[in-house]
Amino acid sequence: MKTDTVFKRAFNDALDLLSRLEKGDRLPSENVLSADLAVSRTTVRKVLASLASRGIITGNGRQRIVRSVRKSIRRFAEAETVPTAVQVEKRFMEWMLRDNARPGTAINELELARQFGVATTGIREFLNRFQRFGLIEKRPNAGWVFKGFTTAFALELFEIREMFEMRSAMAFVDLPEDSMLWQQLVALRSEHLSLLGEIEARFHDFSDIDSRFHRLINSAVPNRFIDGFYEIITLIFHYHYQWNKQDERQRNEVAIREHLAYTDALISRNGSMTEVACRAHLASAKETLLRSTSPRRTVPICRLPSPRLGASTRLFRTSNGSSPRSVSR
Amino acid sequence: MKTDTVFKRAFNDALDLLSRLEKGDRLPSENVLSADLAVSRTTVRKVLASLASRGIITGNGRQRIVRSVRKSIRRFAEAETVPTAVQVEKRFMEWMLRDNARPGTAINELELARQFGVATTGIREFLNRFQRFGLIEKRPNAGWVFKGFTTAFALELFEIREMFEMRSAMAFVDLPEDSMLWQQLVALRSEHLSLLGEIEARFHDFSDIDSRFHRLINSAVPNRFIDGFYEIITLIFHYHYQWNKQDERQRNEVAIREHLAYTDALISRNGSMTEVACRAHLASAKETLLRSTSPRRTVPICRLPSPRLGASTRLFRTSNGSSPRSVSR
DNA sequence: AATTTGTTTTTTATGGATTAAAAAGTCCTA
DNA sequence: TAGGACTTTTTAATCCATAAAAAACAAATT
Repeated sequence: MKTDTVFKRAFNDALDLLSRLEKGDRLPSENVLSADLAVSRTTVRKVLASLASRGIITGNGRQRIVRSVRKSIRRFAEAETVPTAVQVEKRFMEWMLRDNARPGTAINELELARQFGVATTGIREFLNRFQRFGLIEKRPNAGWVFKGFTTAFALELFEIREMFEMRSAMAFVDLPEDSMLWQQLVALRSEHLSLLGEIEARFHDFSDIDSRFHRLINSAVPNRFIDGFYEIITLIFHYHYQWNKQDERQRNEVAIREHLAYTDALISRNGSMTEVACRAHLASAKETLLRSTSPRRTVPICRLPSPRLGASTRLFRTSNGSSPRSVSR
Repeated sequence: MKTDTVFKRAFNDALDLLSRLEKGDRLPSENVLSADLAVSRTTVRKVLASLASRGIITGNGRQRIVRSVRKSIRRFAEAETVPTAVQVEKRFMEWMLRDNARPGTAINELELARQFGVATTGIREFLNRFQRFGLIEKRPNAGWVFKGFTTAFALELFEIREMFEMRSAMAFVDLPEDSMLWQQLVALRSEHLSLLGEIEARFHDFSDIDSRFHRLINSAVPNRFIDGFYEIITLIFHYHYQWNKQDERQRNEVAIREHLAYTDALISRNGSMTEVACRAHLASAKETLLRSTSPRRTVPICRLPSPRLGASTRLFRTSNGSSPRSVSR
């Protein structure tokens, strides 16, 4: 059955919203609430009904008013507001990065489903989406294999990243003077500075600013495939930062300074300086990632020879792209 | 319930295999058959049982022999040997490319399922995998939208393609003399020549040789992300070639000649010549694709404001990457 | 001992049902 | 009479069941 995480999150958000009103205030209309909570009116009504039944609001129709504000209201637990799909992502990334799963490990849908407490459908859906990240591989009729968070993975990732980032940085430098992006870059620059000022306390805020910074650069000339690739980067780094605590403060501080140098080069419209700063930053990011990848070689799993593919089955191609065994026809 | 397309294809293949034996010959062992047919022994046994029940083979255990070879045996229809997932791909590509679906069209899972005669699960699985091709977009809790096979799509596709192909071509030129790839290139070159010789009759064989050619170039320095991108190219071109019959023979002939020039430049180890030939080929491929894209603007669908995303929900990000509305917390 | 066949256990593919959320349609009141 | 509230319809998220396929295990044969 569909979970009601949307409702629960909306309910919690509604409590936050109410806490800014006074007792006796009229509630905003359902449409306004729908926009504010970013859910459909149907869900708003469910939230309102729920609030009413708990005595937090009274009246109905246009006459809904806040009855109690300060009453200690039980919110839904954070965990209940997370959709299954997001939970699966999180648990899987944990399994992979934190538990350091071995390259070559077979991924069992049913087992993961039990382990994560969700139906197999949820696992399948995740794996299908996650496939493009290049870390797992499907063998038709025979499950999935974890290819490993390996050195090779990191190197391949950074080869592309460098191509994309360099292309975008060069385009950024050539942006017209009146482009909005320059302002955004300046704004982001000060965010970097303030983060640097409180680096001791806030160093784990870097992951987010990092992602926004690189996305900004890439938005100089939007390209859906580059955006897609950045989703991979962002995901990997998000979780990687989260579990690789070694030297975290220091690493992040270095990265912030690199961002600043890179930013300044961009702002000075200096192509070659930008190139240098960009490469320097990417090189150190690569270093960091490489330090936590596993060079271990995969334990090959004995399976069927690569099955033959129909002419139109590109989506199901096995990664090696080997042509099917000749079986006549 | 799982379909038995694997069995049916294996059965048909087994018939081909048997046709090469004489009446009275002993059958190969189950293990050998399993390898030849590229299915598990379980399926081999099912095929053998089926062959036996039709009187095509007799005996059992190690004593299985061919009983009749020439008897006109009913094969399973080609359609029955295609797994659901592949059918869905095909039907969807048809809908999109051949029927010229409008940008902005909402994609309804249930409707597609009915239309394609499959369960919704199959549609969902396809859409999730297909998402990375940049042609559809998911709106959580509110279905999918077709973004359109537009000019913008083709331009973005080719921007990346050019970067990747150029990188690979340059690496190819620098390949050591004793690399196997040189031989493969030469072999592929003669395939091109023979195709050119019979161009009138075989011009639709180009799609396949095209894909193999570019994959070969890219294999100079393998990179899983480039491979993944080439799956997109291959899929798009596969279906595009299939339905865009305009000038097909001529277009393909031109492309073959471009491939040959490109190949010769590579073989001569001449970097700058390679670059010219490569760019020329890509430019004309781009031209071709652009001619069949739709410049029409999308009909926007009114939906909820972009829903708020949890911190860890990169996989579910909406394409614009816009930050969630501020709703406090 | 290495293969081959026979048997049992796991696991995937796929249809189908159920329920929450969203969307659409209808009615009402300021 | 238009914006808001109430109701109905549609659609997506999720679980579950089952046949097919794969894998693992066991026994038998060369």
